[in-house]
Amino acid sequence: MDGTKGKPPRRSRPVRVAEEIKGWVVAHDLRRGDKLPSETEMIARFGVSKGTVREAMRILEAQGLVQTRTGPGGGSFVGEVTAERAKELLANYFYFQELSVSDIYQVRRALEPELAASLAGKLSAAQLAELQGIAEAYAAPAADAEEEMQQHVASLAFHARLADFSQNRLLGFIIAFMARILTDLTVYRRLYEPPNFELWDRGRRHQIDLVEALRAGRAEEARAIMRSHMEGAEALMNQQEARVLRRFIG
Amino acid sequence: MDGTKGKPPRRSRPVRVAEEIKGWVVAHDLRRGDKLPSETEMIARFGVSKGTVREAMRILEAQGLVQTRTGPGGGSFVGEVTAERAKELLANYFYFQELSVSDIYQVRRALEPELAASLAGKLSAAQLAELQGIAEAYAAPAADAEEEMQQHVASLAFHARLADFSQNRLLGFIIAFMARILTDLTVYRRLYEPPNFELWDRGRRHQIDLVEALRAGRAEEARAIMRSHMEGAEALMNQQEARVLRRFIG
DNA sequence: TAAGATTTGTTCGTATGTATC
DNA sequence: GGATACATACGAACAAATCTT
Repeated sequence: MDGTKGKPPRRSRPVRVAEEIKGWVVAHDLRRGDKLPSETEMIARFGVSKGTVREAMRILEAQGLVQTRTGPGGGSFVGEVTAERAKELLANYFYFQELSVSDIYQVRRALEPELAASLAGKLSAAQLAELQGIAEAYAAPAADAEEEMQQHVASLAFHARLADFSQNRLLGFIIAFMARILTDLTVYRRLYEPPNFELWDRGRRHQIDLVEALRAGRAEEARAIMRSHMEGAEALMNQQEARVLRRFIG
Repeated sequence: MDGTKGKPPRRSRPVRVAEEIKGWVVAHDLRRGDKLPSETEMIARFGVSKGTVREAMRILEAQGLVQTRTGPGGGSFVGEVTAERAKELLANYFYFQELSVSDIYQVRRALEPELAASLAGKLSAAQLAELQGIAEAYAAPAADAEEEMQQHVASLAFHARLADFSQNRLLGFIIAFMARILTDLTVYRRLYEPPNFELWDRGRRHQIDLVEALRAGRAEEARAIMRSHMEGAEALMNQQEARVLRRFIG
């Protein structure tokens, strides 16, 4: 009946059902919120048991492709994959890849200045105010390690928020994703407590200057500030990483 | 018993079990191939039914985190997320995002020259030969539309392969992912049949010159060639997209 | 507020398939 | 080939969530 008798690794029934449903969604160009057949219908349509259908739905749910509700009018619906979900799934991949700080900064150095330049003169007053608020939130020296960590995370949140404002979804996603990885690294490996206060303070002022350049619509100045900011941030993280390594060794 | 009585959207039991297993893998620093408890053990450990455990495993399987085998010595194993799987999951996200050709090229213009420069003098003879083979495969003019499409796909495969060779997994992944999206666009929207042969031929020669520069270890020349190549490729795709739009309108 | 209808959520028992020894 | 150990799949029953009246 089915032509899948070759050597391929014999996908299980739930996987095949999930693939058929996904193909059905694409073929019919279904959009967010559109309803899928009910469990009972799928049982009949695919000739499988209830458990198999449910496993198939879980597979699609895990990818963010469908959402499910109980009760009358309930069922499964096409659910647009959120950026948050996509970042989680991608983080799973890089969990095994052992990225170095300089790997991430090679990409940041190339992309963040481009983002800054492309946003000059394009942000609303509210967006500029929000960015300024984040940058100024950590103006005062940190009182303890906990506060230092929060400041470090906030400075990354600045970049993530800037990325959210991009019209270019791909560029915005990549930059926000890197900010997320760096946040994880910061918290997990305790890469805060700036070992070089002068460098850290310069980075903070970069962000405030950047908001000004964006407000004034000076694209090339924004690009230059961000380029300089990236160099400083990389140097800072490298010093911190080196310190962590020294702590491990001796 | 469980403290999850707040307003959060009540994650279902399989989802919670999947999260617990994932946390357990991270906490124990399990690596590819390590074995997870059997179905029966999990039923006992989490106090849920077999169906629930199976749904949880499907969730993890869909993310590429575990693989499952039947038979004695079988069970569930930690399975490194492959780059291919990660690209598929990410493509699901951008399926709903309506990226434009210029969105993609804004990122390519920033990253591909960087990749080229960083690979100069770093590739083996075999790798260089493979790239040269891809580039020369479409030297002859295409005989029909089918062959034109294959040439266009091959020219994108050149970039994907170059990305695979990068030591920087993040940079390599992003570039290979963009090549994949562009391939989908090319095939799905029929963006082949170069409307400007001169431009297309120049792109082909760029790739051959690039291989030479990489072999000789001339990083800045490689960067410059790639930068020029990106400009030409973007112009070409914009002409093609415009042609597709005209076809739709009139 | 309460009852009923509808749909997913979960469990259990049983049977089958598959790979290893 | 047979025994063993494991996942895979089915079906029936009941539980829980949510909408309607």
